[in-house]
Amino acid sequence: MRREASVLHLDLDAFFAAVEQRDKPSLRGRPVVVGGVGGRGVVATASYEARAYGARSAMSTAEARRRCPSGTAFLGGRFGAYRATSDVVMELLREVSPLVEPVSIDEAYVDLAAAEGPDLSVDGVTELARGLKERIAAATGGVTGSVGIGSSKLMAKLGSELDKPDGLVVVPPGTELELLHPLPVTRLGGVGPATAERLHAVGVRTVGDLAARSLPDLVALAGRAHGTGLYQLARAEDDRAVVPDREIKSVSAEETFERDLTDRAVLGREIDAMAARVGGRLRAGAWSGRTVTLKLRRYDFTTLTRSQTLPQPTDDDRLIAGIARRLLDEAGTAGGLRLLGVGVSGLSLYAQGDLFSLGPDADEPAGADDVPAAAPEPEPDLPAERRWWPGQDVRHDELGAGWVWGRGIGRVTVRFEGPLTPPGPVRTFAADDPALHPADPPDWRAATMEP
DNA sequence: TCTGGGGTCCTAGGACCC
DNA sequence: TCTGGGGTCCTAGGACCC
Repeated sequence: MRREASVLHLDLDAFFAAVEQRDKPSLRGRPVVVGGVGGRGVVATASYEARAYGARSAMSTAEARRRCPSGTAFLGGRFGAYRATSDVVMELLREVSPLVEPVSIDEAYVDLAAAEGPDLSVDGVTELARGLKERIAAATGGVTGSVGIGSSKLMAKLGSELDKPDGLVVVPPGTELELLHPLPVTRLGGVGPATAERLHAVGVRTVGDLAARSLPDLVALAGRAHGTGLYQLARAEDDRAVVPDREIKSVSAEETFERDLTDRAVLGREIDAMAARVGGRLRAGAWSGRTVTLKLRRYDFTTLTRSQTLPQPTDDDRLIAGIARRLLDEAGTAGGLRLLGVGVSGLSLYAQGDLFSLGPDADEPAGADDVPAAAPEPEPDLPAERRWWPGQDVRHDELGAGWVWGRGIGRVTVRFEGPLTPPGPVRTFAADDPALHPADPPDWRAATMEP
């Protein structure tokens, strides 16, 4: 814990849904749910309008559909659009201080003490946060964020949760325990369902209750590392640093199937596709890894992993896939599999094949080793209506830019509007209409910013 | 038609080594 | 012919986070 309120936490409000409402004017002020739209999908983000009906993150989409009124938009995610907006926000944070730690696409810590000549008084950081929030909303086309500032990551994060959405809470140094002790223990990071259950069983419900327990008690209850962590957090003792550029430790891809799968040939092709995604991301970051892990979830939701460690790191799609296929053969597919995943860990920089390369300028003749390990994924041969998914950006040769509102058998319904237009008209097309194409996300920035 | 996808960290047991 | 002990690597599983 520091003596000044110099850690800032930013949490963008209902982020995915907010980006959708920005880009789709007809959805502003209405319930929007973003997440998996298939039979086994779950909610990633619900807009505040949808939360009023009980939709929540991590709820099955089927449950959210039962709770929300007709007219609620259920959209698959447009991660490119979210990433572009997130990048703009993270850049604004770096203008405040060079020490920015992104926690996820919609969350970050900022170490204000690393800024040049910061006024770290309560009034000073309040002013700073006000300006930051204004710049974020202006640069993102109206996406808002909640900010907390305090003497540690713990207090900053609790602060950002206190006044959502569009909140701003500074926890004055010296008042930490007043805020902390009445809160339920579940508000502490690291206290999930399992730990909460064990704490409740011994009568610990609030952080104050937790602070009354001895260190050996908590270690017995939650293990060495976790118990020690809880003991300290309950006292507002938190000296975790704000760390930019965390090293990545593993890369993985997984997929839950619409129906449980048993067929080895089909599962083998799924493994190949996931291994290609993992290998591609490894090569994009110039990483390679020694441990290949296969994850599988059976029909009854039991989940297990099988792994093998290689003598040398690899980024080769076919090698990764070959190991994963063998691990699957050993694990078996009895009863059907609901999910498969392929991952690589034990990462190091530079693939084996790069050891003798002198870098991008090296004058090296193309050899067999330079041939990509696997062909790019072929265009999936989907029925026409399956090419479209709700929320997707599209363009029509005559009618211009729009997005997919819904799809039916052989039909797709598109609303023609964009972030800078009024709510637009709806048209329905044949799913294989040649005038209709998938498109990039629209630009939300004002036209005056264009050259 | 309950229960995604991408991660991190911790624990524990067995192998192996000195 | 009681039993060592510590460190590291590998594997598997679990809890948790967004």
